[in-house]
Amino acid sequence: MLENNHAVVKFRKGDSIIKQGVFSTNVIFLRKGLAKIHITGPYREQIVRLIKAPTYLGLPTTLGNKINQYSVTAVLDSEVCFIDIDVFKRVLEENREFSSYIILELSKSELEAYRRCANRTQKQTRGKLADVLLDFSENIFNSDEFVLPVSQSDIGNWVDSGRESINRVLSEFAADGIIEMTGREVRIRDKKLLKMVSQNG
Amino acid sequence: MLENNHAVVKFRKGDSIIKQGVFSTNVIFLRKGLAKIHITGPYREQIVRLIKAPTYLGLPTTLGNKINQYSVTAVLDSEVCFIDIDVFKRVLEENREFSSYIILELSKSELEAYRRCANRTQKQTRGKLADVLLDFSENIFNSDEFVLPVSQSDIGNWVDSGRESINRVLSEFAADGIIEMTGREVRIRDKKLLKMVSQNG
DNA sequence: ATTTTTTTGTGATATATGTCACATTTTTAT
DNA sequence: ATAAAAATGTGACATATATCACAAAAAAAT
Repeated sequence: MLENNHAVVKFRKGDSIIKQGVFSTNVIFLRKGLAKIHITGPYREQIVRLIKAPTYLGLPTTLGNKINQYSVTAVLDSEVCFIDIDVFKRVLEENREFSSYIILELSKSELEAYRRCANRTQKQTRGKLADVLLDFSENIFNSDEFVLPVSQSDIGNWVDSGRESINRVLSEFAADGIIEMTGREVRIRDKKLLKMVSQNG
Repeated sequence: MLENNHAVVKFRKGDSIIKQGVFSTNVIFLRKGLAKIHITGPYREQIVRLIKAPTYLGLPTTLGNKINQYSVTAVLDSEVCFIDIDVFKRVLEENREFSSYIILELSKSELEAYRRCANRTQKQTRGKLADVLLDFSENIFNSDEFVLPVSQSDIGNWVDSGRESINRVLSEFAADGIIEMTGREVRIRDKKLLKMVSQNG
C-alpha cells in the first residue's frame, strides 16, 4: 500500500527536505542518504541530530501537528519518499506490526535524546568531539576512514561548542596521532585512545 | 481491561519508582504526583525532565528493552499503577485509539526533548532558571505561587548549572523584584520580566 | 576563468560559571 | 529531643571556552 502511494524525490546535499514552520501533509521516508535535524533555538539554529537512511522523518511533527516542528536538511545526496499522511495513518491503523514498529522507533529516539542530552551537557569539547568521530565511524559510515559530511561549524553547533574549539581539538587529535586528516578526510589511527578521550576528558 | 490488571502503589516523595539498569516487566502509569526522570551520564546522574501525572512512565524502556534505561523518582507524594507489559501490549494491539494516543505521546516527548536540548545549550543560567520557574508556574502547578518541589542542587543538575549559580540567580531575581521567596515558597511578582529574562539573557 | 562565498586555521582576550571552602539553616532519622 | 544528614547562602579563585579579528584556503557561483 505504501508502495503505491508515494513519490520518490532526490535531494542534493544541502537541500532542505523539511522546513520548520511549514504546513505539511506528508510523512517522509529517508530511503538513502544522510540528513541533519535542526531546530530554531532561542538564539540560533541548532542541529539536534544526524539521521541516516533508512528511517522515517518528521513523525512527531506529522502525527501531532501539521506544522513542521523542526527542519531536516540533506547532508549527503539523498533519496526520499513522500507519503500522504492519511495513507500513512490508515496503514498504521490496519497494520499492528507496523504500528508496533513505529512505537519502537519513537521510543528509541526518546532514549537517544535523553542520552545525548546527558552526554552533551556533561562532557567538554574533547570528549564530545571524540563522540562525534566515533559516531561517524561506528554508526554512520561503518569504517575507520570517512569524509566528514558536515563542516566544523556544524559539528560545533551540533555538540554545542564553537567552531574554533572544534578546529583546535581536531588539530590536537591529529597531533596526538589519534586521527589523520587530509582536508575533510579522516582516518582514525588510535581508536582505543579515542574511546578513552570520549569517556574521560 | 487495564482497570482489572493493575496494582496501585503509593510512593512518598524521594522514593524510587523506576531504577535504571533493573529488569522490569511493568509499564507504569503515574496517576497522581510529580516525578523526575534521571539518567546516568558519563560523570554524574543527570535529571532530564520533570514529569507530572497523569502520564505513562518507562514506555521507551519497556517497549524496547526490558532493562530500565533510566530512573524515575517521586518528587512529590505520588500514586502509581503497575501494569503488566503483556497486558499493556495486548491492549495496544487491540485498541487502535489507544495506540494512536501512545504514538502521539511519544511524538510529543521527542519534540520536547529537542526543544529542551536547544534551550538548555543556548541559554545561560539566568534564562534557564527563568524557564524552570515559568514551567513550574504554567505547566506544573498552574499558579504564580508554588513551593519548589526540588532542591536547588536538583535544579542546577537539571538545567546544567551549578547549585551555587542557581542560588545566586535566585537571590538576584528576588532582589530585582521578579520573585519573592520564603524558604522554598516562590511567588512570581513580575511575570513579564521573568519572560523577558527567559528570552534574553 | 574569475569572482564571491563559505570554510578553515590561529592568536589574543573576556567572561560566565564551575569549583572549593566554610558557616548556617533546615530537614530527616534515631 | 537529639543527633546526623542534607540543603542553602556567599566569598574567592581558576579555567574552559566563547568571542573577536584576520589571513589563507577551498568550494560554489557567475
